[in-house]
Amino acid sequence: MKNFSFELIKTCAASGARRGRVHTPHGDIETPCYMPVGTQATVKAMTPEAVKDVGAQIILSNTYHLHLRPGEALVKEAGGLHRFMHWDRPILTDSGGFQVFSLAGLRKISEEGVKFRSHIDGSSRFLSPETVMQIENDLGADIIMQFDECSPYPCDRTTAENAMLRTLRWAERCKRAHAREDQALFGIVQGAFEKDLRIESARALTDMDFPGYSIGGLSVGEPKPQMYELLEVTTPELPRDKPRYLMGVGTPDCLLEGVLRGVDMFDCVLATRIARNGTVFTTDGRLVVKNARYARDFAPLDEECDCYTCRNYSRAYIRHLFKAGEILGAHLASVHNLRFLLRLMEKVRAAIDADNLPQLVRDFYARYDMSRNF
RNA sequence: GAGGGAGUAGUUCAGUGGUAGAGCGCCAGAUUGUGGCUCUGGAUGUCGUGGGUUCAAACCCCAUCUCUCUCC
Repeated sequence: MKNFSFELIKTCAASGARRGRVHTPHGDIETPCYMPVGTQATVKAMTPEAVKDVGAQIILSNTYHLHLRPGEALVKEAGGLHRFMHWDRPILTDSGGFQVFSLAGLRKISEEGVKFRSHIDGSSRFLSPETVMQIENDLGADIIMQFDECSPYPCDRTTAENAMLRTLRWAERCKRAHAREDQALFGIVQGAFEKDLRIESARALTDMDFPGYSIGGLSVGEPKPQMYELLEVTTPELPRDKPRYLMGVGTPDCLLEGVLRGVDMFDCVLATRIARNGTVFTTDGRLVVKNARYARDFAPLDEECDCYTCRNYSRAYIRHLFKAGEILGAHLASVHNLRFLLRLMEKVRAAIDADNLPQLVRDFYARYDMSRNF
């Protein structure tokens, strides 16, 4: 592994939360961090400049989607994903394990890999640990995910155990097939909702010595307390000197709860997805800005926010843009939502530095309306 | 002035005697490793007005008002 390492800077004396720094070929990432998602080599409705402006240190993209369109060969020909999409900071690519689970039709999972139908044209496709590694190597992200098998919720124990064990075997195969020294390959913890399986998975992956560890298969419909309990038994099993990435989690409260339980990295489509549909995060909770009640509300989305949108536009104007179907509405709301989460993480890092993360969490819950949360 | 056409939801219109409909708009909900300018649901009405025929009228008859087209 070249140019990749994790530096554990300190742990919060009041909570045990971790403050760290990930070094990658395209720069450093202060953790805990939230990573905006750019599935198809673009953070939807955002230019890379705007993504930088809201404070993103790293973005996520997706093997499954880029493999189907435009194809990794084209991205490689363009000079790799960074050049192709004009983003010079770190990139993480997901492996496609989750997409095969959530998007593809008629999937058939075998030990060799997964046969599925493309959601774009219905064509028959096959992904294996080896093909996924080749694709991710061609895309050229700084951090890449192993190919894994994600279990559904709910999930019976046998199914959960088989998926977890298969994910371990696929982790070995990914490791063997991974050909680039300048890309950090993360293993993925599975085990569904069985604590002992999660622990077994974390220990086995740790023995394989990955540069970082992802926690997958959560936030797929289970109650939040259950997710938190599973995190509590998982993170203690992972090595302290490697980053932990909780995949797909990104409501404001879940980010805080994840950090409290030792998570360093998060990604989530929620912020940009709800933004495109007229909903934003605010200090006081969720706000559906397209609702009629904001037609004559000339205040910013969030009085506390320092983003470009809140500095220059009103709720009434943004509502108008949504009602009129204007693209700018999606952009302005996305700018705000991304800034909201990224700024929350800036506050989290500062709080850990000051050993008072629990106070930040209390202050958050004191204002944030959880009754209308996700 | 003469002749024709049209008046039904916010809007454009469908509905030829039997429980008033559609598209759009409007209102609301959903959204966690992104098939999402998407998806799901909801509310809409003196059927221009007044009379008549009929068991029953948006629909048939009479009158009237409004809009519109053509001609003088």
